[in-house]
Amino acid sequence: MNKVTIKDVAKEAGVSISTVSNALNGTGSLSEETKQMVLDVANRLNYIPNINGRGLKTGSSKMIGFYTISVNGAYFYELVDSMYTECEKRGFGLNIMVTHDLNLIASHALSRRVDGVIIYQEAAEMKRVEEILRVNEVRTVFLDREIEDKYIGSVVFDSYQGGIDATNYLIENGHKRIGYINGTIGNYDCILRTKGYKDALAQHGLEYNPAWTIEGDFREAVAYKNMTEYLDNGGEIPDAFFACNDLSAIGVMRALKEHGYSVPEDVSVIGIDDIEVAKYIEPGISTIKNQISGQGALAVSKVFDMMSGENGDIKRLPGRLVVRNSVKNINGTN
Amino acid sequence: MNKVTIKDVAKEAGVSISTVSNALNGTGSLSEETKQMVLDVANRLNYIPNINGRGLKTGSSKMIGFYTISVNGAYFYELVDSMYTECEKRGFGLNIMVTHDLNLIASHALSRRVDGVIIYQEAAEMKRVEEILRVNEVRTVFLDREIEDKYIGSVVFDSYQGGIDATNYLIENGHKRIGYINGTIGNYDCILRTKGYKDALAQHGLEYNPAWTIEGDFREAVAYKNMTEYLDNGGEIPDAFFACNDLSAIGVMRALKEHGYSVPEDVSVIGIDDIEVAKYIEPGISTIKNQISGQGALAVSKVFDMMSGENGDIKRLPGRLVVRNSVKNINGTN
DNA sequence: CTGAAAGCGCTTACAG
DNA sequence: CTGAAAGCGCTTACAG
Repeated sequence: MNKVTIKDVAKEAGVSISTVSNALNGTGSLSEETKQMVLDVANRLNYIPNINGRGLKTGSSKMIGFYTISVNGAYFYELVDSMYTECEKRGFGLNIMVTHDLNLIASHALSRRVDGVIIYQEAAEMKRVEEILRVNEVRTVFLDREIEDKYIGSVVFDSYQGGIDATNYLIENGHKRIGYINGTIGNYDCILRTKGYKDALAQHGLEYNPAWTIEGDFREAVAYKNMTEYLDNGGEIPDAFFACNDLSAIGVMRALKEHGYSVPEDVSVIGIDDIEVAKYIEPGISTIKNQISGQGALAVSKVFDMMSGENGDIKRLPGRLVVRNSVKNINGTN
Repeated sequence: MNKVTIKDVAKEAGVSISTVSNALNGTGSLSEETKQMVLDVANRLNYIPNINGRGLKTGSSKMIGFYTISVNGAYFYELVDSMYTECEKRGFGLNIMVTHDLNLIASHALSRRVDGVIIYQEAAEMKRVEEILRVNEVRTVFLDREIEDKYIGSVVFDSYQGGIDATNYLIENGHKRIGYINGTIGNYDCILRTKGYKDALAQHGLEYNPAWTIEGDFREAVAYKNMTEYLDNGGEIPDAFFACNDLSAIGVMRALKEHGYSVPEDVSVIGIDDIEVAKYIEPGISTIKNQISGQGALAVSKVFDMMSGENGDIKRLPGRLVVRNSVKNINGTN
């Protein structure tokens, strides 16, 4: 390492390292002259401060950390973009760590490499880290689970309500026999959407028929494959399908089309998310918009609020119905 | 800060801090007994090492840093995903910093918060940082410009060849009057694609007609707006358009359709990128695929190669023609 | 207005 | 096998 340190700058400038430090940080009371001279030398030597040395003393980094691993493609950019915008407003940077190493989260936060933490990890072993963050009063927002503590909060999409809304929209349009494309079993959002679907049916006195549920895992290819098998095996076609997410909706629509069914003429389909392709595909997919950028922005601002002393809480963001052409109104048709 | 430090662990365990450090890192020669005892205490106290303290001494973090600001939506995830996979193979993590603060790059690298650096910043003031990275032998790969030095390299999409290939594909399909949708003026990729377009025309003795160039900036809405104006003003429709990127292709196709032109029956369109919607939209867009994930993976592996002593170089990744339905073969038609 | 000194939390020869 | 001590690069009272 031929790195130039504060010591080198001090020697070259003929002053003490305290003076260099003060000049660099605009602290202390230096003559304008000395300060400018030191700054010039630092610049000439291409001096770059070692942030580890600094961090050891100051304990703040003006950085928010986002720790993630399993982020669905299209979401990722929107999340990051909205978070960054929100951080920048406050003069903070955004540090995204893509890693499975949960210890890193605690380690970064406790070493004050980040002043606040946002987490999107579907890891079960999160408990220990959570406890450490809690004890150390690290301001933390979870995006993938609901927790509430003094300085820990959650900002999540209201998947239960999303399931209700999607199903209700089909019902309003006259559909009675409503099937379902499942997501990954055990997944938090999936569980809630499924519950919303069933509850909406029950509230309207409609039949929940397990035979009309097709398994999936949020991926287009899997939804396509399973729907193809379903049709090949002579599966019954209900009035409509509610797909756990848009990608699955796209998959089943492709399978239906290949088997000669027209959407929405023969069967309606609704999704959740409103991914970009939902509006480009033919027919455009009606869906419940998952407002990712709102989630990102809110998560960041909640972290800042907690840094100012506010308590943690759970925020459930409502989806918004986006009507396109994949659902047919069949009221009065039969 | 009620943080527990190595000192607390030492006191609680009744040993010296050296012993704790050695136990934690598996260094030195401790009795299995002491080691286990210390580990237990550390665990019980929820001890998390301060990585600033460590970093100050060791000078390695097993992290690759990706510094970016202007990343186009769909790309971002693919880039990050491929980079992460490549890092993980080597037991490294990926640290993404979204920031305008170029000094942070140098500062992270010189403080060894990251062992290697990948940069995607379209900033002009990059020069000074570049110089610092060079002098300090920081292994660096640029994704948005071509540089070659001992430990600095580039991995870029071959935009010039992309422009040639797209134009040639139109020519092979019998098109002679070929228009162009421009990207952001001054943009590196845009300049090269434009040059490829013109050179391909020249090589085939075809006319380059500036009247057939429509301005743009890579965004769909802008391409749509400009093409709409072009058509409203009675602009001439050539045989085909080569759009600087897929989003622009989508924009012009929408404008053309609204004005009663059918793609590819009345006019052909080709893009560059192969974004996800290119295959979902109607008609599917023929395009030159920009292999983002290859770029991410190659960038990371080049950083590692340079860490093993290899020199920097410039890699230009070729695109790949993806044929869909937006280009009509009109050979022998006239 | 400037500098000597202590200390942030860790690691690493080295002595015992 | 274990511990005392120096030092990584910085900041921050405090003395002068």
